[in-house]
Amino acid sequence: MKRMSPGQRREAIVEAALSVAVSKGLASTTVRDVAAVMGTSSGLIHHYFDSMDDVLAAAFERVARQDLEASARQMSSAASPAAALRAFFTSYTPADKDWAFQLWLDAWAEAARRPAVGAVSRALNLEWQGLLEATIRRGVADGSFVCADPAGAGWRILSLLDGLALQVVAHGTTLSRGDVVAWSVAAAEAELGLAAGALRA
Amino acid sequence: MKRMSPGQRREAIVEAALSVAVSKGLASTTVRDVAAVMGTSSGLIHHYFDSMDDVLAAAFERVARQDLEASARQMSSAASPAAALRAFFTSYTPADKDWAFQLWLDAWAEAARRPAVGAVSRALNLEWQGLLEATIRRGVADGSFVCADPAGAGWRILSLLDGLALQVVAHGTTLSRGDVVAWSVAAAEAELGLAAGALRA
DNA sequence: GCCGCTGTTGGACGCGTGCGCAATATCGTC
DNA sequence: GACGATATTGCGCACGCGTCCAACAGCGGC
Repeated sequence: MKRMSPGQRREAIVEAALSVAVSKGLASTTVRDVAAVMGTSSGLIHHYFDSMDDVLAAAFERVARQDLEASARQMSSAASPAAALRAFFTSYTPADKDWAFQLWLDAWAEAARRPAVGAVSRALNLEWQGLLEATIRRGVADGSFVCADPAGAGWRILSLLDGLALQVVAHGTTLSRGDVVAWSVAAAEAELGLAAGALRA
Repeated sequence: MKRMSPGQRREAIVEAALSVAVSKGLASTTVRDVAAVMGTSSGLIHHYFDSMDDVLAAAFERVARQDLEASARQMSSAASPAAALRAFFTSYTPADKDWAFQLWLDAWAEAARRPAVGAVSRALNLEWQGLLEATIRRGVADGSFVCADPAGAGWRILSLLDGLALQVVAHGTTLSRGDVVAWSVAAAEAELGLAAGALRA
């Protein structure tokens, strides 16, 4: 295949790995699959990455970080902490993004056995919680929220959302998509001393 | 190896598969691994199971159903709905059972790609929710709980617990084990109109 | 004590796996 | 237009995979 600059090629590998991971799952994405998508040899991948673990970690980080940053951007341009939270819920649960959440399921399961994937997954979860915590602190500071434990509240809101979304993505229709958002929003309102409906989109 | 009755052998296969799954993960448990643990040939496994998917599903169901039934038993022998919930929280989060929860992570991730595993995981999650819902309904009926939506409350309590436990098991120390239980208990108290501390063990 | 049933063997089959390395092709530079 | 650097190839290595099946062995019933 065409010769590329190291930067471009690395990017191409990550992108190809991602497309395979989305359709076959993180765990069963192979060097040969990735090479086939790029139309190159498999040896090339090892020229840029030490191991498959690193490739998978980079691929997962790419989607996950993109989503995180998209949410962070929308939240930071919101007029108030409450508006930022509304933006958070909207951007965290798009119906057409189940494949991205399935990648999270894969990453959580693999975290124990693939060090690089585990490190990325852990770091990104911490950043999501940090995003919520910072927003809550801002709301407490300007008097719009009442919350004694912003850090814990961040974890609770994020984890409830993850736990509910997990049911939708892994098991299909045990829960409705609408319930997931509505229940998480309601939990957030309760956490922050807001009136019911205050965070509804 | 010694000849066994079909029932015994099936049981032995499931048990062996489980021991492998615990140490290597559900997804990378292989026919040969299982046979090696039993000290038999690998062909034997296909004499009893149509596919590896079925073996893994049976192995996962074994632990998961055992835990479910242990909890159900303790909850049903509790003196009151509140005591039943206390029993639930105690039995759901034993510190020495991370390996069982890791199996849940594996199952959720594999659910999309291994039909038999997916079916078991879905069914068992529904049963856990059902257990909580039934307990809540009992509490509402005898006046000890106030809850307008027992089914939803069951899902929310279960999912918060799963989402928080996930962080502990997949990522090590992002959260403390104590927080997971304490926060879930507090959420349940709020759901059911109880005073803070009413469900604490 | 023999026989038939069936639990069990052990390996063949066709693939797929991550990884590594010598050889080659293609680039930017002079 | 030649040269050196390096991106890329193509394949080998040593395994591991699920599945299948003809042959064997040990048990219960006669």
